[in-house]
Amino acid sequence: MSATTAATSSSTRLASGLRLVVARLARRMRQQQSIGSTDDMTVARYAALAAIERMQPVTLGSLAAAEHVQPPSMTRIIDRLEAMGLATRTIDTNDRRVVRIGITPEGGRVLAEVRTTGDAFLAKRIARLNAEERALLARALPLLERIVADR
Amino acid sequence: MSATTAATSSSTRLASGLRLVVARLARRMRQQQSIGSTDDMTVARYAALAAIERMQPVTLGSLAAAEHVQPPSMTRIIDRLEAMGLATRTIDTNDRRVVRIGITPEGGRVLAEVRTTGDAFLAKRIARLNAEERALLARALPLLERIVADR
DNA sequence: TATTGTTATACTCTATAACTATA
DNA sequence: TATAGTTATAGAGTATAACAATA
Repeated sequence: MSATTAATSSSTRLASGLRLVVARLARRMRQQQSIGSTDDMTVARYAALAAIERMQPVTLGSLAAAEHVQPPSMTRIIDRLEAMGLATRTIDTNDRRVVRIGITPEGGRVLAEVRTTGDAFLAKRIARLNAEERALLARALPLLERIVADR
Repeated sequence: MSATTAATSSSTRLASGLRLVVARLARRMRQQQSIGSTDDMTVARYAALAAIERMQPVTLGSLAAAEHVQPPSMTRIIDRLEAMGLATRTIDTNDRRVVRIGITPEGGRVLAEVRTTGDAFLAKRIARLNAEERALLARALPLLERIVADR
């Protein structure tokens, strides 16, 4: 078996297992509903808010592209984050079609709180692993990030 | 810092990273829509079909419990799998309230095909990792399964 | 005309509540 | 009465299509 064939075979097996576990994890996370202490903070909104903090001041379009959702979907997410007082819309002075999205101090506070408080479900389950297993998971996380990354 | 505190701190950091990457992975997987060559084979249906193969002949109720969805949701999933010719409903002869779910030969074939063909998105991305990284991912997968497991 | 974002609308997935059939 | 599953209905999330405002 060539190296390429072996890589393909182990990749498909891994993909199969990963798909199942990710689907279940995502479903469980969604069922936890509001993450952190803030009500209405869903996974999608948390992910968008984290992206805003990282990319601000960012246009709605590039935020949608970064999060792989369509612009109308991001409009909805921002509507809610804005209503919650966590994000801001500002019309670009150079090009008045463009909306710049920013994070409010409250948004930053909520983000930090969610990060430290963590998701009860995930953090509790992870805490049950031993130190070695957590270290392994910490090393695997960047790999997952590369798998989901663009390009 | 006590061992417990260290475990908690690393767990919350890990949970935070894991949540973001799982949310993105799940969204990308959902966008791929039909996995494998079969149309309408969504992630939820694939997960249910895999569970049926593992547990058959299984009642609708225990299947719902195993997949952490409510019975009405599982009813819908089975409706579709049955219409696709991949799963069967059989009324239990001992207790006519109970429905036993089974997998058809076609269902088994589709499952095997999805497993070997794999999800184009995931398998292709995983194939880009080197052998060492794939080995690491393979070791991390059971940890994720334990995190999402019951109890 | 082309581009950015929003509004209108629809679909999928899942939930809760009410119901039917059976025990 | 209690239980297994289904039907009715609703809500969240996201998509496509059509539109408005601006370049």
